[in-house]
Amino acid sequence: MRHSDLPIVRELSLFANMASDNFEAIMEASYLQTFPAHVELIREGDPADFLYIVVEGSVELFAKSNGREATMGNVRPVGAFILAAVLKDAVYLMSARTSQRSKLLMIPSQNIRDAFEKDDAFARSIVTQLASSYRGMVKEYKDLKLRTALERLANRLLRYHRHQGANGSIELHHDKRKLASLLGMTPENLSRAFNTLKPYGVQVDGTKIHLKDLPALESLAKPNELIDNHQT
Amino acid sequence: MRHSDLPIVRELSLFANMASDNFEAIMEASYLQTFPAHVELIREGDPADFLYIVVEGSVELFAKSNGREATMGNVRPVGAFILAAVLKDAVYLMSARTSQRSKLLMIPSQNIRDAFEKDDAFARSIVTQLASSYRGMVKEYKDLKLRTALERLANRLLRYHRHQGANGSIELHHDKRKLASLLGMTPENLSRAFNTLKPYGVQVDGTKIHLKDLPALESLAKPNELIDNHQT
DNA sequence: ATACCGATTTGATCCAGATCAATTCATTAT
DNA sequence: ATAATGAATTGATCTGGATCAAATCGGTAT
Repeated sequence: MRHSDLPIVRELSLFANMASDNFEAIMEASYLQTFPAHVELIREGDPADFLYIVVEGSVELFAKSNGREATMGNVRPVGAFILAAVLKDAVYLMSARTSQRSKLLMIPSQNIRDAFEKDDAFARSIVTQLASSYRGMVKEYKDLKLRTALERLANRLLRYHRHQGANGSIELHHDKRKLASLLGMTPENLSRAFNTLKPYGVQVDGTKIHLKDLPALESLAKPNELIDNHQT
Repeated sequence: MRHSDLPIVRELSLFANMASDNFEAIMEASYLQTFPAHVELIREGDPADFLYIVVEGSVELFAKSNGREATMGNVRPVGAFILAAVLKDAVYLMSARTSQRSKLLMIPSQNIRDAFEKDDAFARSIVTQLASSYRGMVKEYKDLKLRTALERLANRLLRYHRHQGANGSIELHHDKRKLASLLGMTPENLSRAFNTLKPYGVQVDGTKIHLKDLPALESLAKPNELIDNHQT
């Protein structure tokens, strides 16, 4: 892969503590590719051949069962996805597709597993990453199980707001159809939920959202540190 | 702790590859305690002081938000819980209570983190354990997001059936109230769902359940390897 | 055996959110 | 600019599952 892209990957906490020669070896074996929007990258059930790192763009994780489909999450730079499947040498539990033109680093999973055996620092970094992913998934599960659709939307908006500088406006990184699926509701219902939030100072303008009355929105959302704080 | 209980803990995949002296040191610092039923062991939001191992009995994991409460899972011998919180030195995301009289091994989390730093084999075992836990949580999330309550019940029954020898009868290890919460439904609805499953050969007798027509139940449940198989 | 207490079931009703249908809006291609 | 296509919204209706209320069951303590 191109040398110019190494630093941004190297700074990923996953690789930060890896021995240099192991890191070089892994990068040597990897592919840096740019994909157009809406390309299916992996399909659930397939064996985990690569670990993916999103260097630029945005990737949607989703899953199907019976006829239904649900968005499971969203990966933005610089983030890895399907690490657990790679480590367990198992099949993917989720599918992935680009939601915009994206630059991805594909690392053959065998190389990851080799480095995991060889490099103690890497093995430990993986633990941290996995523990965070696990706790993130627990939070999503609690969100879905303990809240109504309206509460989920309100809290999601507050979360985006925090992550985007808390300056009163939010930019949605995906279309509303996908936001609805992410929140576990239909697009129609999301639209109505936005209307319900109007009296709480939520102004929607396409993919840009303004929060004019945070206290009101928060009193409705009742955010919970143990669900909404995805740092800890 | 008592020496006689060591082997069963030692055989846990988490500790199987740990260096002997590290294992001894950890066990030295740990407490083996028996708790009565319905005792709250940990509370979400509290700092993770101990890693818990269920040696005998059964522990329920649950979470609250606003006024609502949901069962998150169930830990039976020999299994560990809240490993991720311990490793990250963070607060618990879930509470835990005994659902019956239970013998638990409590390992101070600092000892776990020390061993993690010191013992490479242990660090790697933790990765495997965490990856499995993560994938288990993904499966629960898919189950909840992609299925109706009736489908969740049907598939849960089939899963228990498989785990209990697939001989046509199931023993529920918890009361129906808890099963309902685990499945994300109310007790009333669970009762009605069992009625709906009668034509599919599901006979309920208290905490014992008989499956008389597996093909019928399966055709309703449409089990999915990527949701219901919690081995892989 | 009897009284008691919680778990479970059953019945009636309600409501959040889904579905179906139609319209409007926004973006892209011509 | 105009047509075409898909996203988003709005309206009408339906339904899975929740809630509220009451009855029944089962195990425990007296």
